[in-house]
Amino acid sequence: MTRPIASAPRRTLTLRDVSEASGVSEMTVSRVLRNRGDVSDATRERVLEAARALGYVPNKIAGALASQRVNLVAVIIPSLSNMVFPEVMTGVSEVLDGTGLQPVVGVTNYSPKREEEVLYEMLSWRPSGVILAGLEHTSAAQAMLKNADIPIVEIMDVDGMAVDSAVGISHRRAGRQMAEAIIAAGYRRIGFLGTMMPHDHRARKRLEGFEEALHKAGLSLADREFYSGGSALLKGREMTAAILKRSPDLDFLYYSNDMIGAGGLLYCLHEGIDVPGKLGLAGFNGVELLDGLPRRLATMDACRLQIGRIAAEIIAGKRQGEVIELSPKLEPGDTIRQP
Amino acid sequence: MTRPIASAPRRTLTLRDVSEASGVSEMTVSRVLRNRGDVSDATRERVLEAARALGYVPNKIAGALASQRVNLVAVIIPSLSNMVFPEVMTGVSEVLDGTGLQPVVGVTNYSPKREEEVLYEMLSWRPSGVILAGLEHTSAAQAMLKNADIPIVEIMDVDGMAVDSAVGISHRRAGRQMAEAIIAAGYRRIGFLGTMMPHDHRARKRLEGFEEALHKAGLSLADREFYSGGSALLKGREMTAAILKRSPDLDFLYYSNDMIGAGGLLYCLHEGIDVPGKLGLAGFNGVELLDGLPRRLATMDACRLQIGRIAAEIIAGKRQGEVIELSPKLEPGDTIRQP
DNA sequence: GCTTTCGCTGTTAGCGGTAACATAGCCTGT
DNA sequence: ACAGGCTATGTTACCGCTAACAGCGAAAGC
Repeated sequence: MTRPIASAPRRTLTLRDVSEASGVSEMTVSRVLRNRGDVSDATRERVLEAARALGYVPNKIAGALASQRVNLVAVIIPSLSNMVFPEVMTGVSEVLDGTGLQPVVGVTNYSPKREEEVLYEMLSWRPSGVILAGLEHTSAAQAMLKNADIPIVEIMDVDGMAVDSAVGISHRRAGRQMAEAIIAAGYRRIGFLGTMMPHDHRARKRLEGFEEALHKAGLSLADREFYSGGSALLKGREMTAAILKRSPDLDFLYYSNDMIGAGGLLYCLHEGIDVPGKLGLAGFNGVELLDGLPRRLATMDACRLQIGRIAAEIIAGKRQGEVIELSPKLEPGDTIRQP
Repeated sequence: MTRPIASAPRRTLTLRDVSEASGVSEMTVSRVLRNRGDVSDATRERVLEAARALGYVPNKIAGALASQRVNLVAVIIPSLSNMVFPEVMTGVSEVLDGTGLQPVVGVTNYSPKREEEVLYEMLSWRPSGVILAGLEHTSAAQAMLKNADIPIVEIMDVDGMAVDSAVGISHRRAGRQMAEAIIAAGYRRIGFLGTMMPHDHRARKRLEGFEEALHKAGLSLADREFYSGGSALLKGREMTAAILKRSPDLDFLYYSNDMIGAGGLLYCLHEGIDVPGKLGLAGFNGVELLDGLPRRLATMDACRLQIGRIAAEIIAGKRQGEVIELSPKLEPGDTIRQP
């Protein structure tokens, strides 16, 4: 089958076509199609029938321009491929579904410049609201957000200044809490394994909080290992091998995310290392994948679903905005020994 | 910080504001901002400066209406959370990035009705093209696609009739090939584990192709097990336990996707089952995650990245359309014994 | 010197809808 | 019987931008 057969060299259909086909004014057609205002049942039927027969699809561009209303919500996130943002999206969609609002996703690949571009592009469509990850943006992006005059929700993080509303957890606190739990369990020679991405501020803040708590207890990180790119599971495995080779006396490994943590866990089990007796492990995010592992990795749920839901509720006007801090739950699993 | 401080109860900025601020006509401003037509360097500078100072963001709604051109490409996919579509998106974005075109993602959750709604919504924004997964759609959706008069690319699958262009693999053939490889390796008591989703046509076609090849060899599926929802990795583990308990004499397990296959693999390794000697395993998709497993699961790469790239090239007009069938590569890994 | 060309800028008329108001019947109460 | 109020529909004037064309001064051609 080929494209424009052009059996009829038709222009694209407009309200006028439907109005002519059904013998009423364009305005009446418009009313019928939007379910707005009183229209008699007879007319409504006639119009709907004509629209269906013609295969008319309204032009929202014209509609939005005339009504100054756009049912789009811009959602700007760093990545789709790490299992964390898809779950946020699920929460957003769940809430938006009933409201007539539609999420539109933009991806930045953790690049502030790219974020700025995506934001500009999206704002130029005059969405009804913006949901975007993180509190760190280029100053141009900040300015655009402030000027936009629509609800803005910055998600995932609350450690910093919000432009408007924010929903998330404190990653610094999450890092601290994890460190405290590890120390309480008696571990002392602690290594960190994480990403090298300069713009993953949340991972950075977790590490900062983690080290802060270590210092408070008179400890410090015994070793650290970074990676970028590639299969996170594999990297977790490789990094774990590397750090244990370099520092065989480590008794705990804190991973900046569950995926590399899972890789590390698989490695340790394969090597027959005594987990959590001789070596403890913990990750971050609470991804579903962990349920399927041979042993439950300790982690901290980042409340992703709930963050998505709340952000959407704010945009939809179902809830007051401002900064909302959620409390991540520590899930000790089976890779931290019980104190 | 709160929302509409309304220090100036400003309307949103328009071309007119920029034109007044820079002392030229709106048309000239428009030309400068779009880099279209001749404008003197002096004027260009002045206009850009004014636009920057005001924080002007063009209104694409008005622009699109006037120019009858929209730089959006609708991408409609069943799910974000299964590692397969994010990779397609990567391919799409890669190619579109240079072209001024922008992907807009819609998610259907494998519901044809939802797909129809999402399509309707997206077409009402008059995108420059549509990329959508699969060849099966409601008849209303089919009609809309045919009427849209823009390039349509159906991706992932080529077993069926395309509305316009299609890029993908033959899942039937993929299923057949896998069956042939399994039979060639000497396995005879073969079980299947898969999803129960009624609308995952590609999984269905793989199974059909698989069974067809079995029958041709005088064999048939010895047992089968289905699941829906939940952590795929965990389900893979549970289903494997269940099917092996019910049919302990199986010598091969074919999984409809890599995630449950990985769960099955982990289960078998943990149980000390001789893989691939006593029991062979294979999945489908070629997801990156497999790289991190203790043993390489046999799989078949679904060419996701390439599918995304080619689809985008067709939309961008960089490549002729029509049906393009890619050949998935069998990756035997370490879970099929070598014949 | 006078037309021709060219580079730059302005004017006009929509794009396809919708808000707001206008209007034409018809019913209702008194 | 007639004001007043409904209901169902039509009319008008944009929304903010761009295509197409018009205009104008300066450089170029003869």
